Amino acid sequence: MASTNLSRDIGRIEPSTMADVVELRLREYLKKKAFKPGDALPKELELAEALDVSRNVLREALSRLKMLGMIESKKKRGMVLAEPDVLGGFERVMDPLILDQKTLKDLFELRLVLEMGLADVLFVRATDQDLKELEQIVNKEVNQIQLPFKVKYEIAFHGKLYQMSGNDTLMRFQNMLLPVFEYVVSEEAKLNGEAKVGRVTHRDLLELLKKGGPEDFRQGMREHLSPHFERIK
Amino acid sequence: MASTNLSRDIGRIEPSTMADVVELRLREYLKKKAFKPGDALPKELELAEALDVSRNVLREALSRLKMLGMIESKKKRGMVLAEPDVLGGFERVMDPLILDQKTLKDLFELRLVLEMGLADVLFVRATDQDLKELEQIVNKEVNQIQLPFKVKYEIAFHGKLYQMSGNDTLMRFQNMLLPVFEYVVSEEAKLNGEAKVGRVTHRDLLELLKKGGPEDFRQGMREHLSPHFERIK
DNA sequence: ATTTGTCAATATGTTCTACATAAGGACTAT
DNA sequence: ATAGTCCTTATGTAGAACATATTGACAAAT
Repeated sequence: MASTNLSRDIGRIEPSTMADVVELRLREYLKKKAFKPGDALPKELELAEALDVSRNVLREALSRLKMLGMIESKKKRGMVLAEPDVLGGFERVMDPLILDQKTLKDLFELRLVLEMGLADVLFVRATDQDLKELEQIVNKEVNQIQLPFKVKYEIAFHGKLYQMSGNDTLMRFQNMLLPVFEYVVSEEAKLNGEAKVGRVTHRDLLELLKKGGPEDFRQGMREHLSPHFERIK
Repeated sequence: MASTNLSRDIGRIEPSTMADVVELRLREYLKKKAFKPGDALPKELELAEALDVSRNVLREALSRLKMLGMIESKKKRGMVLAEPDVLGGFERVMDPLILDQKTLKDLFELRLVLEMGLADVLFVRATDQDLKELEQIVNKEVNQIQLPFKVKYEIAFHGKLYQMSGNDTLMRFQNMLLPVFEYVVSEEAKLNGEAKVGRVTHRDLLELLKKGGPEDFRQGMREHLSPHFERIK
């Protein structure tokens, strides 16, 4: 019947609590005043009074900003603006079981995109030591037939690549994406059978990294990931 | 003097508030009980009692989860687990002025990685309509000499690429990265003078997208971004 | 003179009570 | 069946009170 789509047509009213408003206003305030990390904030009571809300509501909003690492507070010293952790909010929410299918699919793809884009940074940053360590991973990997071990070295190899990028944010990011990636792969496996393995192995990628150029590596990676790319079509 | 490093050597004690603990425990609780979106949570008073904290502290923790979109609450109905917005936490924190230099640099690189990795997804998803729209952007772009307009079309072109990926999460993500990207570029420009333009233009990229393959497009994009890649060395 | 102890002041952390408000349920009247 | 009324209830908000850690000033001890 038509009523099913009514709420979509007319648009729901979602009441925003005072904590929501205060959180927003605080962030605007911090931006407008161009606060920098280390700067002191007004006292709770002053803020509460200025916003005309109870200290309780204010603290709920402050608690949110504290979670994101935007502000820190100490007993008598008051509150100061801090350098937030960009990925902190991400981390807390990255649970395959509570994210919707579309988002999971998007994140799966996102990781593929990252892998494919990694080449140029790698060739800029990789040290001889890095390559040695990567080789050790590849050497240990051979002869592993049981699935759990294969997965373990799969993670180790690709994780090492991200570490070699020298980009901590990127490395953490991909680490957070891992559970999603594994989840999607395992779910797909239930439907379409075991994932095939790409023709290009980890050892091949290592060789490309040592002797080839970014172009070759990208092409190798594309081939290595081809079973996954098959899925997104 | 030695005392400067003392706090690093011995490690600071950072007191965690009850709200921190409760937030963590709530998230563990939700995972352990395998709550799915839509499931109802216990009442505030029950949770507070079970955790042996005041309703106030509990609400501070709940307020955090509400901010992330993990839970929703209505007046009498109680609270239910919701599907969080993966990028919500990210969005709130993405301010070039409060992030530290290393993180800004990491995020700058991250966007380069995304651009380079985009090719294969694009070739899977791009429709004729998309290509037409991209062409319109390129056509409008010519003859723009003033900087603000050039920047505008730069954003429009690359933004359209992300939109063509059909990956909403990816598109939103790159949109959030934009301020950081612009900030880093403008800061660098102050030091090292105006950024040079890559030899491959947007029109070239469009042609590659229409008539070439992923390989060609990646190579073109690499060339297009080469001024930026120069910076990260 | 530098360190250590004491004490008052203060801003955040925590609790408790009370009330406001919206939503659900049951029941009735039209 | 629909709409109106009333009660119940879980969240939303407010305010007061106390706990606790930290600061700063000053005195005491080495």
